[in-house]
Amino acid sequence: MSRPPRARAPLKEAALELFVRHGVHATGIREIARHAQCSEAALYRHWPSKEALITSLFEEHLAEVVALLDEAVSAPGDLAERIRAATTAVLRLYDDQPLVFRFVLLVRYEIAASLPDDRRMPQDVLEELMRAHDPDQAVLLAAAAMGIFLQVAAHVIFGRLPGPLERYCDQVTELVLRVVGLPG
Amino acid sequence: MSRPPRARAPLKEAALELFVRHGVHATGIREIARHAQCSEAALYRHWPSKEALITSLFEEHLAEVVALLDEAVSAPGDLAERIRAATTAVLRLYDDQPLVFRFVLLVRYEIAASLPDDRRMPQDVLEELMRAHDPDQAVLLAAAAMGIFLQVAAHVIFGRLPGPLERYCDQVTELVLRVVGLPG
Amino acid sequence: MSRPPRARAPLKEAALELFVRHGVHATGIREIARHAQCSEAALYRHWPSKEALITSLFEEHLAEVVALLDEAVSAPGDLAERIRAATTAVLRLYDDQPLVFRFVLLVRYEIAASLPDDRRMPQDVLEELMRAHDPDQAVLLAAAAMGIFLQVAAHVIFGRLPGPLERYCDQVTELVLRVVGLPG
Amino acid sequence: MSRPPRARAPLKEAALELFVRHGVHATGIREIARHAQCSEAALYRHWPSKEALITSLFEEHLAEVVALLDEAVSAPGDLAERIRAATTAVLRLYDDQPLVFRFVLLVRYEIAASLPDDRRMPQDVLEELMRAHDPDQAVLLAAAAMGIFLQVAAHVIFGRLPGPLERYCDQVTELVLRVVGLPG
DNA sequence: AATGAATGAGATTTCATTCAT
DNA sequence: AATGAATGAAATCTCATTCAT
Repeated sequence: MSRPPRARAPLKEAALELFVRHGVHATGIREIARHAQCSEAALYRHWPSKEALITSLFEEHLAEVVALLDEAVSAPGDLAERIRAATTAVLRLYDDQPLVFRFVLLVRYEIAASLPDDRRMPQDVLEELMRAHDPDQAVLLAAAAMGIFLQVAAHVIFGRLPGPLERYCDQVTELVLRVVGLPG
Repeated sequence: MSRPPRARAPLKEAALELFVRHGVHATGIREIARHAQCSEAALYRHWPSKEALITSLFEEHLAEVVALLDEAVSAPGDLAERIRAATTAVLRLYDDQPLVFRFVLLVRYEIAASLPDDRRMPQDVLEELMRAHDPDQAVLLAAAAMGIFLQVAAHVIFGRLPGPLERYCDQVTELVLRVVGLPG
Repeated sequence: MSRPPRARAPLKEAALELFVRHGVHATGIREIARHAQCSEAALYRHWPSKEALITSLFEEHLAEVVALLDEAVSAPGDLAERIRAATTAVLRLYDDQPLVFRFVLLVRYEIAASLPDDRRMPQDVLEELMRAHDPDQAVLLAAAAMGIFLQVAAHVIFGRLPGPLERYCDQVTELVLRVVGLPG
Repeated sequence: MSRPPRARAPLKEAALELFVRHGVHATGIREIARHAQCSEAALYRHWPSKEALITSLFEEHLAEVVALLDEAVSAPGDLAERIRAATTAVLRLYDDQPLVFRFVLLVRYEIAASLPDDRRMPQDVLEELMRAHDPDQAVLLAAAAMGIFLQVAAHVIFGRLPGPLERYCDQVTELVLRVVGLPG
């Protein structure tokens, strides 16, 4: 029998942190391996290339976000309550797992081209939510809601707004409700 | 009167296009020079480093956006009219110079850290606009407005929504007005 | 009585095929193991190193050729008949085991340096055969005969001449006989 | 203006020598650059890859050999004299430029696959020479002649026969003439 | 006995940048 | 002024091999 993998998890953690801290391209294999306390070659046993590591990290964490949103919007209640649940879920994600949130935020545009078209994205969840309310503008409303989430989060990340994000739950929820046309 | 340098403009155009197409880090000096039909060394006559080129491109176009917004929000009229003007200006900018817009979208997070803190940003214009209306929430409202702009633009760029962007002028304006609490 | 190792033969076959197809250096342990459907470490149970595997493959087949030639040249008959027998044996061997031949052709120069000086080579058999006939030129005649074999075989392998090799038995025998000065 | 290339010729010389001495695959870019007294990166200004360097060296030197043979076989005289001229040319090449000869000899099989099919090879020159004499067997006779050349040269290279190669001119010529059926 | 994990050394190649003409 | 040549450093990745289970 062979020994269990020992380097895989540390490599993922190190990569996530360094990618977020210094950027995907500014982070080298060497640095990741050093932080994970293993050899550079170990990485290539688990992922065929650096890009594959980035993509797999992204997909994994994106799936987390999608699952989180799916759960939130499928909670009982009317549209307003679901929007509140989605807002809360997203904002909490940043507070709980800031690395995951920032990673997804940072690399999404770079990754975009290499993702399959049918990949389920956070946008899709919001669009489905909005579609029941206003089918004609669902895409636009979902985009607006997502834009509000992300930009507020970006403000907190870059220090324009004080954290934690969760403190803006009520306010952001209210903004999204207004966008949708359901002011409190 | 020295004649203007010949290589500068082609280098900027080539850089912008390649940065947007392949990413900032994936684009090398060599490739930029080849597209601009000049030597690699020529680039160093005009900018001291690749990073300086990136930053200067970014700052230049940022200044353009800021100027555009400044002009829009200083137009006569009430808040709603100013918001409409700002929306129109931003969306038109993308349609007129999609490369510029995409470039700013792509590199803003990477660049952010290296910009001086007192740099006037598009956010600042929007915040000033909002401050007159609702001082307590100005930052948040400006963030929401900006988020809506950017996300809708991103949707068009990545094909989730059909272009051109300007066609969403009325809808986006309406969404921002709702966010601000001034529904049509 | 220990049962024979299971992985040895598949490893040899896989190595031979891949060495011939992609070259000795371009073929990695990993690829060999994958083709042989066993682990990389298994190879090291049977040979102490990759180089040992190459050498053993080479020596094994060299021994086969030598034995074949030895048998052929010790058959009853005069020189012409022995030359015919040797020719037939060599050409048939290559028809039967084209991979082996190509392998020998590819690596012989690289291997040459690492073989012991007293290693009995096909050349030696031919030289002994020739020595009885023309002691002064034995080495040269043997070289010429071997050169004819190898080059004709190479032509077949690389498609300059249609196969199978055996069809050239009479012609090649005649050529070698002429070289030796015993034209039919 | 730019400076003239300084590293190109030394790189070619170093590569040729090291490829012949240690083998193509056992010779690294680093070693080549060190022998040429320039940086490793300099190589990539002149050839896009190591393989391209190998191929270009091969093609260049192969063209030399072909030109040499072409000149030899186009000399005035009957077939026997042309064969003598070709033999002399080939054997002298080894004595004059042993590196070129050995390089072509060593890498030809590794290179074979990547060469265009219509590439003119030494074989072709000999075949044309033989075709006038015996059209039916031209390919076979040319192969035999080439095999004799190469194997005798290989014997000298590996010390089975004492050098220089030119001393075997008469003997080798005689052998080839016998093969062709024109014994002295 | 046999495996997948892990590794250190080294491979080739690319980078932004400087040099020499 | 402008170029192609050259470079040191670093990048990603592969290698044959050994380890631990």
